[in-house]
Amino acid sequence: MKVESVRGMRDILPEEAGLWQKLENEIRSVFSLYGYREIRLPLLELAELFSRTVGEATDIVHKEMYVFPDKKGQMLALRPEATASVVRAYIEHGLYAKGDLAKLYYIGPMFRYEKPQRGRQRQFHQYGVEALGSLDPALDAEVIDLAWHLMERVGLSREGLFLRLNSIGCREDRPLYREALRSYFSGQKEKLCLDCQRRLEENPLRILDCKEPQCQGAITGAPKSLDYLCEKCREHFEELLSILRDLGLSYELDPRLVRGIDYYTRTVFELCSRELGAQDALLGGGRYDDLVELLGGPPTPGVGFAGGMERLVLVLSQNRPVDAEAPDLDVYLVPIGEEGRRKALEILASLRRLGIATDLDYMGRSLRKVMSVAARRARYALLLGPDELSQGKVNLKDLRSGTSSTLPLPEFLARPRDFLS
RNA sequence: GGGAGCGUAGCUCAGCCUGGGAGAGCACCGCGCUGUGGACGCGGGGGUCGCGGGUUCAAGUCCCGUCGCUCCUCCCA
Repeated sequence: MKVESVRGMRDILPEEAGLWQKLENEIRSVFSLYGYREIRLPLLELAELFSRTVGEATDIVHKEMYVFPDKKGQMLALRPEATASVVRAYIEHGLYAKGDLAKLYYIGPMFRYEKPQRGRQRQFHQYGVEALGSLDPALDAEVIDLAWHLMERVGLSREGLFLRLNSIGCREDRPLYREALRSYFSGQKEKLCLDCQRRLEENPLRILDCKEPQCQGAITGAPKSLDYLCEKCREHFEELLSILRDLGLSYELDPRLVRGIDYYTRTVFELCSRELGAQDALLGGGRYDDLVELLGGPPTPGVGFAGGMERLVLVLSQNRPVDAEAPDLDVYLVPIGEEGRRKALEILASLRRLGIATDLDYMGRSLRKVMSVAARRARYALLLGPDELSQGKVNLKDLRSGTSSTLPLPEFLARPRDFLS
């Protein structure tokens, strides 16, 4: 057996995990700030859940989804995204019956079988929100405001970000627009790449975000979805834009933004970084007003977004180099001699019970070595030598300033915080 | 899915072109200093040279294959 991880799977080691924990905490706290509550979902679902919602013809389902039979032959999938699961849970547990807007968030691993590269693994991590139950454009605006706020909160500047925005209309508009695209692109079929010639039949919307140079000419003059919106959808979008302006959130209308998932309706958006290359989207989302009904629930509109943790970590560590690791311990015990060590084990257990992060050397290192480890790991060293111990005292050394003081052990153990800053 | 580059010590990498000693820096351990860290000096441990095959008297070095990572493209988070 080869001792190595599976392709596309990655270990996040303690040094990096610190940043992940910080980010996850920020994300959770901003989500709560907006009234979203966590939902924890299974990583495994029926494969059909995704093929029906995300779309059979999408890249995600068609070539990137991990699908396999379980022992009974049932087709299961490792989730490639979480919105479908959220909606499944929403219907399964009758959350709509509460008659209120359901504001939910999640954070966790997703799986897509892709060619791995930096910032894109086969197991990756997404955080996201979903608000189910309202068609109010103010809710679209809230979700977008949340996205901006979150990015700023984790340390990205407004100037380094931009919002791509579009509306692709409702299920009444879509066939009209689709036909418009189909007839437009049919006229110049020979100019399109092979993929796009196929897309022309399957889903002409997808031609719009094709990056092939040869397709660009044709795409530039393509009909825009905004010109095919019904009255209601147009009003919805106008209202959203107006609220965004009131909130001072800038946007760039991008008629080519269609996104890679079939369930979207009306509003679609991506919040992107100016500092990333081709993979510049930090998070993306939009409305999915037909999704609940599609899965057998009552007609219920929804809006949300999902962002990638890996990409966020990438941008953040790109900006500022990983700051020198601060000592994670309050106290490092430095016993001297056998007697000191016995005593150290007792003190260790006591301090930990008092909530003081404490550790000691288990490697049999020399005193100087233990001191150097102490300096790296902790703010204070507590030296336990026979001389002091015989008088019931210990020596506390501040490893930052280098000053030390001798103090009675019972007094220190009674209120250790009085001696630690 | 298509194209390119790179895999040598825990880490960063040199060595490969022009085949013959497996190396440097950092990290780690010990000693100078057996009761006190960050400096310095001296010494030490650690490598299936990604893996498999081929060429050769001889392969880290040349050839083929394979796996992995990285970059571009694609896709998207």
